[in-house]
Amino acid sequence: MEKSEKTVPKQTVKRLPNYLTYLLSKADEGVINISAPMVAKELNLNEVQVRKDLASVSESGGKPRTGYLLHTLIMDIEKYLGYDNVKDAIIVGVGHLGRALMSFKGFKNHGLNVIAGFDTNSNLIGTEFQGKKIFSNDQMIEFCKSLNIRIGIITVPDECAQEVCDIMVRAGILAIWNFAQVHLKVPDNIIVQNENLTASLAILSKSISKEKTNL
Amino acid sequence: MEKSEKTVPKQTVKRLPNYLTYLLSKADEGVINISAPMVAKELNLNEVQVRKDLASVSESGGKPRTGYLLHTLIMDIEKYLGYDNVKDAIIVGVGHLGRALMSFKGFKNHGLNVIAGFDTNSNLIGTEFQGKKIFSNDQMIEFCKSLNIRIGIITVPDECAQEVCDIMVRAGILAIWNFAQVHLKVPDNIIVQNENLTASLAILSKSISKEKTNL
DNA sequence: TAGATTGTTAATCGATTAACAATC
DNA sequence: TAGATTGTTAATCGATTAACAATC
Repeated sequence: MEKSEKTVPKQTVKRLPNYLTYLLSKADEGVINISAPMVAKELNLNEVQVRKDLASVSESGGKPRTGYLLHTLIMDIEKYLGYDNVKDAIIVGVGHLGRALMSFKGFKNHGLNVIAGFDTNSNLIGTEFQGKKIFSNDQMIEFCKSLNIRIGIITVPDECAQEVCDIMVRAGILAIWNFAQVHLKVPDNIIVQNENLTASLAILSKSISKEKTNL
Repeated sequence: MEKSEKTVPKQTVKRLPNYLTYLLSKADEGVINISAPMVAKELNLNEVQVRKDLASVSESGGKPRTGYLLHTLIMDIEKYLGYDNVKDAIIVGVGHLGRALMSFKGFKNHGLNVIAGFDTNSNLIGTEFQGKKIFSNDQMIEFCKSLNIRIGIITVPDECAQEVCDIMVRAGILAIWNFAQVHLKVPDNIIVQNENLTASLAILSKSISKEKTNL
């Protein structure tokens, strides 16, 4: 086990993209230096938390009084998150959600390049969307193996998710971003990141009923 | 302050929809009783965690040896999350993502009823999608006030998100589900739930580079 | 210098996991 | 009865926040 990198808490990793988005917008404005308290104030976060988060990924660190060099900090975060080295991905399920993700330009800045879509609908197979070809699910294994694709995004209906997942595993996919509301069963070496819309909805729903209670 | 309800941890609230989805699938299979260890095993969670989570929302509790009555447990979770009382919502931004959410049938089971879409694109205004009318953003305030809408979903491009948010606040919206990668500024009484696609992506990206490191 | 900001150590808080008695 | 499961109390773990010395 290497001690090459201090362990950064998962919660910190989750906040880093927020910082990045904010810092990029500041860079657009021509800002040169940025301090943790400034970021904290703008994003409504605790000052110490931001200070620690930034310190954990910044290689050169900040300077008392002036803070961080914005440009360097941005590069450090991008490097830490692996956004500097864009990875190819496929999307399986070219419905509304799949298309939404295929059209999302922002992914490139986050190290993700969606290169193709897959679907079972024969009306879609062979067509293009957003300049990306749409293939049949049957072609997935060959496609992924030949291009060495490691990331798969699942945007199919819940009923088909496990089946698609199994094909992805056979195709050599190592990381799956799952938008279906299904607990996928995968071998130990496969990473599944569940995108949990219903969890957010639960929090929202709960906080509204709480509001009502406090009348 | 009422002591009517024990406080349930936020993390528990987030897991409840997962339990619910799983339990509903079990109900379909005709299962009558379900135990915490069974759920834990199936969803790859810690047994004690599930036991505590279920205990925190179940009104009648479970029985040693047999576990919970599936049907009752489902109703307890739905009641706790407020899913028994469906709330109307609007979606602003009828692009791919907005349409994906407008077509998502699952929301009704989670207490959410999307009744209309709003957009600035004059080609869309006046049309229908999934049986839901699409209005101009200018009509939002009148619409929401007259129908007493309390929930707004933002699926517009990042640049427009704050502007849309401001309109929603003026329209009397109390809870905002925000899919834009922007930190929205809102009055204290407004609840914002950010749907953070880039946070998930960061975790995914990080875990892949970690894999690579361990070669 | 004075003061804002950094980095780091210590204290607090919340959530997870372990341990165990009670029970059907 | 024996044993699986419950509910609950205690121990552990991880993340947030507070405190503070170092520094530009």
